[in-house]
Amino acid sequence: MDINEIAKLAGVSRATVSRYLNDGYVSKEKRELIARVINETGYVPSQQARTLRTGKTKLVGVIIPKINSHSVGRMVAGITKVLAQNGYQVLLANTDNDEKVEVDYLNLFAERNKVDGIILIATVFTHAHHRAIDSLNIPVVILGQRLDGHSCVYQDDYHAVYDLTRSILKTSRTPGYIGVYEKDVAAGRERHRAFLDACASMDVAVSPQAQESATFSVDSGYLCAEKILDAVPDVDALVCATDDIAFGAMTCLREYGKRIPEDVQVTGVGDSKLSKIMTPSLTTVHFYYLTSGVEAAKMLVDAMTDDDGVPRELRMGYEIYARTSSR
Amino acid sequence: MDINEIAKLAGVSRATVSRYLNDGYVSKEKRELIARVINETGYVPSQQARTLRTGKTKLVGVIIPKINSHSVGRMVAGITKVLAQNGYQVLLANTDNDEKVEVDYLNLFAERNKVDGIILIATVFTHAHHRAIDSLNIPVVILGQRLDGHSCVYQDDYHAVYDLTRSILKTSRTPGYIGVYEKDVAAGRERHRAFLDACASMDVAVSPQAQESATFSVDSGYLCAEKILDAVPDVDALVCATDDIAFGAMTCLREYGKRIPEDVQVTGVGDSKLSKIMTPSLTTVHFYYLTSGVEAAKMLVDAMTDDDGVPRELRMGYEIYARTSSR
DNA sequence: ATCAGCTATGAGAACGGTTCCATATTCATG
DNA sequence: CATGAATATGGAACCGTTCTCATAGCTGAT
Repeated sequence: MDINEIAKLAGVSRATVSRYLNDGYVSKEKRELIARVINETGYVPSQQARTLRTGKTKLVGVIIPKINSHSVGRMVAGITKVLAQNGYQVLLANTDNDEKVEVDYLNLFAERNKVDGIILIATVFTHAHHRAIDSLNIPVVILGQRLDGHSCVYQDDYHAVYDLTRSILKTSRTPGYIGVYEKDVAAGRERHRAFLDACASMDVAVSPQAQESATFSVDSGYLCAEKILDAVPDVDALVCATDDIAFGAMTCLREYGKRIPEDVQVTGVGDSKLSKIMTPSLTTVHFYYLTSGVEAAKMLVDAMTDDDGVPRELRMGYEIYARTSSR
Repeated sequence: MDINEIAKLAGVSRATVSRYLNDGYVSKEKRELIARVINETGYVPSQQARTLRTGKTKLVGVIIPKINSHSVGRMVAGITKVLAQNGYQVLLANTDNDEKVEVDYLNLFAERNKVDGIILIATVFTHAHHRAIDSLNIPVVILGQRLDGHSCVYQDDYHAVYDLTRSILKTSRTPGYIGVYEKDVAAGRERHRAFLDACASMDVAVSPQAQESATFSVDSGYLCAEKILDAVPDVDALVCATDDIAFGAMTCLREYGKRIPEDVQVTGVGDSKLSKIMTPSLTTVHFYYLTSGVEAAKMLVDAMTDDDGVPRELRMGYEIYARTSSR
């Protein structure tokens, strides 16, 4: 059941059927004729033949660091929704936080035009990343990080943590900070910078011993909290770069006999499902992950349909959820 | 840079280059000649042209109910790993728990052979599902549910909950159960049946009022626990079909002044990240989700390479993690 | 009446591979 | 020495579209 068959049944040439399916320039009579035949036969054009001819695959590559993550899950949900609406399918590439694999996929997708566009949910940028992204000949949207010269959608990490820290400082004067490595600009550097700026803005000095760097895990949050408690026993607040780190810190504080929030306030970032359920529930930042996925996908669809080559930047809003781990 | 170019540079016909890329039947000299040219030029055959001719897309459709889920995330991680190793890419279809969308994708994937195979992470089977699956002309592997006549990989929900319940009954005599709808055979019917069988095996009677049906959410776990507490105030254990339900139940129990596990033991299923962190930590069942994804993918790859049409069934093992929400 | 410009259509060449078929060469075998 | 397999190779058809180009009919202006 191919286009020739349809053409024969409708008594027209296959060029006309093709035009019917695409542009137009088909007289009303023929149009109706073809429509009826297609309807009767249930004909669906072969995407593969189309792809070979046009070079368009109707596929979008989505590169993610870790599928099993609250934020990534939400983003991908938003992405798939929008792309499906626009007739695109999602080719998923899970890199398991391996930077090398990330670059590999970037190249794999670009090579031979396997996909029409790429959404990269980013954490860090190495030289290899820059090279790979720059040499791409298809549109790409970076999600979760800002990257000069490229379209991107990202969270307002700085202002979120800035606001959060300032609200904490209303009742705390000896805050500590547990962050993640600064290679991750959004979650690492920006959040840390925001914390320090907020402290400075309220004339609160923070000793280096009250600042630790964790990985993204609960356990490392525990260990970092322990270090800070040992070095700065009178710490009365812990601003954490992620919810998971905050959970680890809370467990540690409890074991040190500290009451939350009476003795030590704790905050996270991300509004994970867990944060609402914990006791005490965690004061945290809610980011619009799903919406950011939606916006990134829209941005990519626009770029794929008519690429003016102009990069756009979209910074998402946020909300601070004050719960019972702060006062 | 196409196959003609390579053929010209190597001084052979493009048929020979094609053979070099696929079967063989190329003399050693030509083989080396072609190899060198390909190496120098960095030529990569067009998958699209290949697809048009052979009908093989090297794509696998993975249909998932909800990307933002611990178990699904782990399964997909396992799937992508194996498929990538075998040269396949994953086309992700997120259905957001919409049965209709699930069937739509099943048909979409099958129609026009967009993919070489399908992995369906299943929750329920409607008539439409059966019809769609049966009319598939490509291999399919069901993950998470058993389906007669089709290859599938699934968790041993029955024995897991059976064992778990019996261990609870060592110290409880008035257990309650909070499940999910029985349309979901694995998580709904099997787990419930296991609970009842385990109770019967230890001569424990369970009143209907001590059994409630929740959705998969924390909140509904709370509500169901409340109902049971009202109807059966002396309930001394709550076996829950999922971890999330158990979290909701725990919150409710606390608000009713019940101590966990002294007054009421609580168990979940799934070993979510949360379950380890909660206080008290949750006694639950650990399923090998990642491995089940790996196995499903292997099964599918086998079926795609040489389909003998014989369906296989793989039931995964499990482990019970006894934590502090039980005694 | 002629010609430019528009609409509508079909023929046929791509797109970039795979694969069937024919043919040529080599080599062992009766 | 003739025959038949096995090994290597090239020619050409084919997969199912899109798209350029040529052409034909029609309208309205000069």
